[in-house]
Amino acid sequence: MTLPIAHAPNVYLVDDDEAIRDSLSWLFQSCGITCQTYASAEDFLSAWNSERTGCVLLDIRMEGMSGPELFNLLRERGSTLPVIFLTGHGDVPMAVSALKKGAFDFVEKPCNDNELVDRVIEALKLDASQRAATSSADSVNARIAELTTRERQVMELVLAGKFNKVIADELQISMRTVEVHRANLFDKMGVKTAVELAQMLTGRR
Amino acid sequence: MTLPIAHAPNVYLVDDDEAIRDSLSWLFQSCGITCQTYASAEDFLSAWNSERTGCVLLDIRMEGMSGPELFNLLRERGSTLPVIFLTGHGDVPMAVSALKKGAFDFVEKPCNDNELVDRVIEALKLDASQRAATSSADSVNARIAELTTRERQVMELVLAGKFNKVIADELQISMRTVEVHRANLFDKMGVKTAVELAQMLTGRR
DNA sequence: CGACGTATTGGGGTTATCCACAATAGGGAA
DNA sequence: TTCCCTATTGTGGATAACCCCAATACGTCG
Repeated sequence: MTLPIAHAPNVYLVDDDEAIRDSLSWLFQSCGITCQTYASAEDFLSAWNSERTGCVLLDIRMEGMSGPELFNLLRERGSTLPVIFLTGHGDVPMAVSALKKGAFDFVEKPCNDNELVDRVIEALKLDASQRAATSSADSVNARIAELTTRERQVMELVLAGKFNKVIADELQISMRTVEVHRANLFDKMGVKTAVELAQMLTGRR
Repeated sequence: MTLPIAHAPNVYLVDDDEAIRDSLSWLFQSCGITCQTYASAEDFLSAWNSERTGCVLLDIRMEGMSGPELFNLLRERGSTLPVIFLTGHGDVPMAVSALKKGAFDFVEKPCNDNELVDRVIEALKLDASQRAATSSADSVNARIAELTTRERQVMELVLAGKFNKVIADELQISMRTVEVHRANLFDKMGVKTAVELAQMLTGRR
């Protein structure tokens, strides 16, 4: 078992069958994909934290916590890590339920090595793009968090397309004060115009 | 078979088994859901047009065109109609493939009536919300289409947060002309401020 | 040819925005 | 208590945006 590489894309293989762990682990390593293996859902959970990037290959039926249970737990904890289910004895409702809950794929063992690697690569790509999206969203949220209450209030009204005069009126403060808050929040948000602010915030919120 | 109701949400049931058509048709009608039945994919296709709202219940294995083939064809033709696959002899790869291609659900026959109705209701809701989203996007696109070339050019630069002076410079026209185009395009787009325009267009384009 | 739409520009005035300089006041941390 | 952050307001000027009135030029469609 390879040592985890921090912040590097990895495949986390969770399966209680040692033969599977060994053979798939070898498969991924031989493709240049770092792979960590876990013999149980509990083992994976104790090693997991939200910083881990990559994707999960998850057996359905295991001693202790099952694959779907682990999957649900990860989603409850806010993880968006792509999960590919692996199963030797899956049925249609199980597959449908997994995919509808957001699993990335559902593969029956034994499976074609090349296809599995392809699916893993797709999953790694998805994780990378999701993380890029979240991190840009996070930086925006961090900036919003730095605003004072007044600045946030002014921002809302600016985004509503209102004039400083109207904003001053609604907040019961002078126009000059609105101008100051406006300038400060533009500064903190890293924009120079209201249009940039709108583009930065439209969609979220 | 009930006559199609134009622009009303309907269930389109495509199955070559008359007994299924009759029983499910009765089920939906009794729940107040309009249902049209088709004995083949070809029958459905000849009746289908992109105006039809609702969802499709689609058998997998049929004489002639199969369910998945019809599904692919609909997607190719730009339909986003939610499709629920119905099958008596489905396997896991088939279910996985269907869902990953965007099927709404994949249900094995015989199925629980209440669950099926629930799934259909969810699908109808999805269709309605998708249509609402598309129609608002369409109206925006229609407005953009009404703009003259110059107006579109000016709009781009306004959305880039540039001053009229800079826009005039880049387009090699006078500031006054930019102001005119700007006012006209705001008018055509139905907005009063650049912020509203940005919110209307951010995300698309 | 004349009407219409589009693109262009100018004058001149009002309103809004942006900013620099300057100041008062209350709450919390050192 | 002093320092810092936040909120507040004022004066005054530079810049940008918004609008009314008015006009020229080009191409298309009856």
